[in-house]
Amino acid sequence: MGRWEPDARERLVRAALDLFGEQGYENTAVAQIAERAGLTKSTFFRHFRDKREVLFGGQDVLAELMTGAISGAPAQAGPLEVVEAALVATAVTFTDERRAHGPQRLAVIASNDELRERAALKMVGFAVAMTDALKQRGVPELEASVAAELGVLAFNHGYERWLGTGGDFAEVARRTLGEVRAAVGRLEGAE
Amino acid sequence: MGRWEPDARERLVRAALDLFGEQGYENTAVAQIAERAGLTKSTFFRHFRDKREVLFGGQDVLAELMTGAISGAPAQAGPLEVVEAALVATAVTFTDERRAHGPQRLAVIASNDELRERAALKMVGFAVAMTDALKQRGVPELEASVAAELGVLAFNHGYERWLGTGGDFAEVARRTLGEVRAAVGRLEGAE
DNA sequence: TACGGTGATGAGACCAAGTCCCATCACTTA
DNA sequence: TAAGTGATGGGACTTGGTCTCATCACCGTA
Repeated sequence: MGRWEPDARERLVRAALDLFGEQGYENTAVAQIAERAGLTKSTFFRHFRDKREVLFGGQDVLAELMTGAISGAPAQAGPLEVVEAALVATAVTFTDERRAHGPQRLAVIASNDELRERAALKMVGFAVAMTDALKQRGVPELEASVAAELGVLAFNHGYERWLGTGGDFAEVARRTLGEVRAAVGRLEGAE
Repeated sequence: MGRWEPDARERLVRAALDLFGEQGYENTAVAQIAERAGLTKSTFFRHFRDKREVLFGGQDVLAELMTGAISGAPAQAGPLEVVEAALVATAVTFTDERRAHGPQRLAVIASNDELRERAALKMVGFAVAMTDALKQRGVPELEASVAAELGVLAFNHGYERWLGTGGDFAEVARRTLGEVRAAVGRLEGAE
């Protein structure tokens, strides 16, 4: 077995997630992950840039969905409406299967510095992508940064909420962004 | 030479910065940095957790200054006023010497993924620290997150501006945060 | 049926990051 | 002068990650 079995990438992800759960991230060698998936270290690094990335596959797709939605939004829409559209656009990737191993994935990430680091970089990537797409629409630099940052905040809170409650991510994201905006209003109104 | 010369840590930082500038981060081995500083690899790792950290020394101090300022702020101050105090409190670390090699440091970080990753983690660290300190004051979760995130944004923009213009960082930070708040107002007012 | 092409994999050498352990040295204090 | 302390040197070792080349399954075509 092994060679030419289909879905090598998925097998690697599952093996990694299992092993990280059983022994912890640091105590699991890439060779071991590959072995459990019926593959070798070489093949692992053909599918993932590094050991961390096995937990973050497909996040580039998210950034593309976001920027696509921002570029395609109606011209008269305000920055935060556009950001909302960006979050909603990512909903197609939030499948039941993804929700199933979401908590395990989050737990592993939280347990390790390298992984929190990678997660932070991904979020910065989202923020930069949205900022650029907003600037492309003519939104001034600072407004674009702020709107994008608020969007990432809502995305993160929304993701955690979605893991707990399930349902349609688009709905959850919309509601969460609304609450963030309300918080912003309370902040500026208070002084 | 080497052994028992003072300021081993500072020598390592300077050697690293120079070598990264000359040959790039990836092409510079830790052993080489240590050698130029008149030390060995072992000693390098005694002073820095890893190769990246040589560029981020002292950022823990910043987080402590921020949380200290937030805890010590007057009880009636609003969240964003408190955040302003946090940024102002970090000004003591922004010396001329730090400004001197700031651009070189930023250029190196921008050139490499690992380093951008570490920088992102540091910023998340600031945000978490400020969020927690705000919650400690009774600020609700979401308001705290938003205020902290805006503070980090202002900190970053302010830092870049300070590298360009010089002067007192406290002043720059105050002004930058003011502009961020104005941008927030324009965002929410527009729709 | 045979053949060559293609793409994914295996295998192993290799380098550098990071850990560990122990010896060594300079300096301090009794 | 001797013991103690803290920073350093040195080297073995594991693992992440790169690179190169051989190998195998499948596909199309003659």
